[in-house]
Amino acid sequence: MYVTIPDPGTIAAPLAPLASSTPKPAEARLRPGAFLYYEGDEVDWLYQVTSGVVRLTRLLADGRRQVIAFGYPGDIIGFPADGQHHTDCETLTDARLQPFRRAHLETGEGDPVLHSALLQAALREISAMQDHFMMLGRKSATEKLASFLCVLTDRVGQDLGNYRQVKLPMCRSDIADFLGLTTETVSRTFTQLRKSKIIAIDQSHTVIIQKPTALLGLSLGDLD
Amino acid sequence: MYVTIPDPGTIAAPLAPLASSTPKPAEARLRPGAFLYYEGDEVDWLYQVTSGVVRLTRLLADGRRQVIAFGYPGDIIGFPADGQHHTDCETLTDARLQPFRRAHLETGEGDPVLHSALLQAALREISAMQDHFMMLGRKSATEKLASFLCVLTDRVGQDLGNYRQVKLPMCRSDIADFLGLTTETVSRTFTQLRKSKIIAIDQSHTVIIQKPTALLGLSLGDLD
DNA sequence: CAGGAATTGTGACGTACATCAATGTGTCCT
DNA sequence: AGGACACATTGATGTACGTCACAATTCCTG
Repeated sequence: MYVTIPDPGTIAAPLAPLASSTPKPAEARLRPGAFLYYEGDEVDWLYQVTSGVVRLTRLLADGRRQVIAFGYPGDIIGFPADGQHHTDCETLTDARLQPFRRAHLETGEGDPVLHSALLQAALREISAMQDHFMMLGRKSATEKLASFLCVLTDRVGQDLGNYRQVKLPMCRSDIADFLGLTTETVSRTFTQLRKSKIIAIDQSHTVIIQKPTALLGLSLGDLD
Repeated sequence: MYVTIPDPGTIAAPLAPLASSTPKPAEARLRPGAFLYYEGDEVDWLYQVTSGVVRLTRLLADGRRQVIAFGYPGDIIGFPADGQHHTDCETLTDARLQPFRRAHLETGEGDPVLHSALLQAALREISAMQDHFMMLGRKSATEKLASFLCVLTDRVGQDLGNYRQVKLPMCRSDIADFLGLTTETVSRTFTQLRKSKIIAIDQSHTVIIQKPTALLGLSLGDLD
């Protein structure tokens, strides 16, 4: 999950498990805070998140951290480069993950449908990351957070009569490290959105979108 | 070409043309300033840059621009997502490009070696983009520019006795839009590096690295 | 339900980078 | 060669966001 301008074609894509004629290995079930893999690990499996949320991070020597992506149901995670993982992957909630052998991506291994689905997921990932570049490089704190909330709501939000609601399983510093901000700035930007009645917040981790149009406007750069 | 911490395995990879048993379409030759494709165009071909440099950009509605990557010899550009290009591609110099049919990536089309080479290029692209996230989100102007110069020098620099030298075919605003800065900041950071004798600049577009170790240190965050 | 730790929010203040405005420098063109 | 045009540099000033310090919630555990 990257923060991109909402695009019905990809963002709201149905979360059907990848088509495959191959018998699947058993789904993995993980508790919150479990690590699925670490940066530098050999890649043996890719995973499709089937439920829950995971977090992909990369660290700098001095401790600075970048959250690369959040993995939501439907997302494929664990693409190898030179055979290795290049991020850490930790679960934020209870999660279930469907593993796929790396060979299905790299050699096809007798299942062209699965091979093609994994390849397409990799290509969509490249495009989504390009959107995220624009965000990290060129957007203000308000635009970043508004974009984040819009995309998340489109993907996993629930309708609430006039309003929409979205649960945030990640903490403020995860959001900050994803958007290239500090927790303080994320917090302040949340209260700013709250004070202008665009959102309401329930117990820090539930956001009610009271003015979806205004929020979308902010995400696109309509003067704050 | 993304700005990453130099990694001998990938950065300095040999620029041999992709192995293929398939007869190749003729190489394309382009003059500086030519557009290879635009965002939204249907993808029919991928390209390997064989000489010259190209620039991939994405635009925001209000004109803000992000340079996604520079394409140097050896790089594969034009990966599709949902069949479309998601950046503009313009040449910065005279350039030659080897086209490969999109089907070679997506279906294999009878050339598994080429298919696999294109797939591996896509996977390395994902990893390189993750590095670039760290840079856009978490590095200072000095760290960004130092990283940029280090990576460029490692890939396409030439030895000059004790020093190393690198030619920059892109203008300051291209560098700025790649690093998420303004041209003024890029310019100021260049002169700061120049005044501390870490680099020297010849006619704006040639950089001589006088203290490679110091530059590498700055790129990694050793206090400026 | 109480107490304490972790997370989140707020305030005061500093600064890195943006912005706005000239000025310099190289390049092209007749 | 000379003028002009784009690009790069420099300077003065502004501001969005970071930093540091602490207060308020939330959440966790017994």
